[in-house]
Amino acid sequence: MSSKVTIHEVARLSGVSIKTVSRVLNREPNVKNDTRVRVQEAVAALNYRPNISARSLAGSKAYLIGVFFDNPSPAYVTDVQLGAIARCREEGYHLIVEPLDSTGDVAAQVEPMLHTLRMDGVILTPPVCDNAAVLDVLEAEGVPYVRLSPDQDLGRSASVRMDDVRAAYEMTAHLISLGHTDIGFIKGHPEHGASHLRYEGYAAAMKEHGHAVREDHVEQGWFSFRSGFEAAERLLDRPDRPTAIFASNDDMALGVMAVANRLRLEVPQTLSVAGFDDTPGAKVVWPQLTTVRQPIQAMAAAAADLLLGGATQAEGDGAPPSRLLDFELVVRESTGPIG
Amino acid sequence: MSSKVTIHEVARLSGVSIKTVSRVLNREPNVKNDTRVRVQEAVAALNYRPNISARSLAGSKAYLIGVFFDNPSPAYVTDVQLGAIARCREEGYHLIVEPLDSTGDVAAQVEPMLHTLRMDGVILTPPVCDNAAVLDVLEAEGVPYVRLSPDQDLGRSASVRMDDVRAAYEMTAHLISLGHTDIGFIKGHPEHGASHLRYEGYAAAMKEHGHAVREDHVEQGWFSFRSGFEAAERLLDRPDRPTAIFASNDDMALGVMAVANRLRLEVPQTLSVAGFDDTPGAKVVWPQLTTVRQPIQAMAAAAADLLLGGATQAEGDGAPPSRLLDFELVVRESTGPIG
DNA sequence: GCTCGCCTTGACAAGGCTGTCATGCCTTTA
DNA sequence: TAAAGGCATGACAGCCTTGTCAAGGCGAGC
Repeated sequence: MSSKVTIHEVARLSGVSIKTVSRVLNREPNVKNDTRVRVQEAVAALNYRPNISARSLAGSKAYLIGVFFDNPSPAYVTDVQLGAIARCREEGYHLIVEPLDSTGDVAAQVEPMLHTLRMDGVILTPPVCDNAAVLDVLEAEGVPYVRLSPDQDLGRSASVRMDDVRAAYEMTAHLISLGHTDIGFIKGHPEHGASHLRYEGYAAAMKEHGHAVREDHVEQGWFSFRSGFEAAERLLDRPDRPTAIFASNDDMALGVMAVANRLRLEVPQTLSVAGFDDTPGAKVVWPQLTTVRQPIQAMAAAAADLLLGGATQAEGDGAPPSRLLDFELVVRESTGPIG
Repeated sequence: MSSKVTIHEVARLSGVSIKTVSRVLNREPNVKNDTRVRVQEAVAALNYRPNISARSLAGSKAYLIGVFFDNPSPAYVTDVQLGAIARCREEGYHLIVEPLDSTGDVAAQVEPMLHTLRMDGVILTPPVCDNAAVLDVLEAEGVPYVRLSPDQDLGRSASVRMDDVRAAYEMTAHLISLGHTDIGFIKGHPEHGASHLRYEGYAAAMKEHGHAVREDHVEQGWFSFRSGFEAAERLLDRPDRPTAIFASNDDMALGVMAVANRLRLEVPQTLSVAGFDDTPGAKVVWPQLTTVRQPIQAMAAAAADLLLGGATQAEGDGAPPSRLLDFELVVRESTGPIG
């Protein structure tokens, strides 16, 4: 029960007023170094921690950052949390998670949260980050927010993204460098912005290396295992099948692997398979999947950083800040030279 | 900017004192029904939401439930959050997530959190739930907590669990009912309580159905894909291999599937494979994995329920409350009759 | 030596809500 | 009819911090 040490005790022990203690705590200027040290010692001696409720009631900060999420993969969500907390802890902020039910009226769910808890900022993950109604509520409530990998309205708010086009380009180039020329592609969910970008990168790489993008080697998928499985069946169960397949995400790539297994196509000797995202599943197949790692934790940390730095508003040039992070090509065993 | 509606406005509009509004908000007794309705209407009309900081500063509740987690799978963590929030929302509670760094001094990380934010309760997931130092801190700070699937010291606190023994028993019985008698088993991480329980259930089922547990058909694993893969290699690469393998979790079962693929053993015609946990990966293989679904969301909801109901303390009989939830056998395509 | 202005510090109010205690009224009991 | 008790409500203090503003101390410049 070491509880209930208040700022008053600290003030008493260090022989200053509570206001001065507050100053030291908040790293405000105009405190003599001598005094500062004395206060810090008292804080340490009493094991004092300021009470967040009182702080946020009195001041403007709530020391809470919200993470809103909808639906994406658990691995993604967890990584976002880990990345965000890493940055938040440094400044004494806490993370409050708000899973949203995307089948209902998301904006209506968001409004009460913002109202009761005055969060200092919110991190929005896809696909909530593209829900205009939610953005409206956030703006109406005056809560700063950063979007992770937004798809629409890029200029509307601060955001953190990865270069999907370039990543897809490099993955395709990797396959080409292994000697592949007939590279099948499985597109992602048409409503996700990343889908278009990834296809764009693939097409650009093919073209630049002088290979045609064969329409019958490009299939539509929906980011699900099953859709990858079905697309792969169409792609592979025929004589002029591609020698490599690049799926827009790992789940679909796993679907491709499953079909390859069924058709007794050796991976990677007969068929190379590449995915995108580096989900845990990518390592849980044999052979392990070559894929693109999105630096999710780093992206979330960057988002938290923007929020904590108060840098979410448009700057002089009119554009809200946007950070572009590097991806990483993860070459494992599912891709290899032909033969 | 619909912000800043306070209890005073509500009081004014409904013609009562702020205290009465407070009573209505908190469902306290001794409010005339007439008055209650009038206040509720004013609340609705003004779209009023009490400010959590003020509430927790003034009262004893913080309206925050913590979820501490360490390391387990993202799917697990996310499910816990979803389950807990479902119950918490009903009562206006929010979820605060605290990933812990298990490589460091976990208790030292927990203490400051508890100190600044006075959470009303904490949900502990494995393996933090078995960290005695953390439990000590929680108790010292007087914060109620519920452990999910704890392994040690079961009587120490309230907990929510699943019957691992019975689930493993039933899965084994399922395999036996398909005609299998030589059923291999891959144990889980020896430091996880569930490992022992699952093995126990397997062994009991074998014995009760008159089948011997062959020591050379039981392998040690560590809950990882790789350990499952390696265990499966030892189990399958020999003439007297089992006709079915029951792995203590899905990741290891996926390892078994990978080996089966490599050895060209048809699943389930030549080899049945069963897992445990029903992770997302179970559906992302072909054929899909037969497994046991742990009702994680329901367990987390039950934990939140105990916390919100204040029922975490030992009752008259001396034992803290413990809830045992039902699992579900999920039979998919990876198990079938010998043939 | 005096004024000005900066640095350092403190007193006090405010923030929105709940807990405590007091009040008035109505119903029950003797 | 008077006393007692229960219910419905309100006044006010207090929760712990930060923001505002004022005050005192001290060195610089005249």
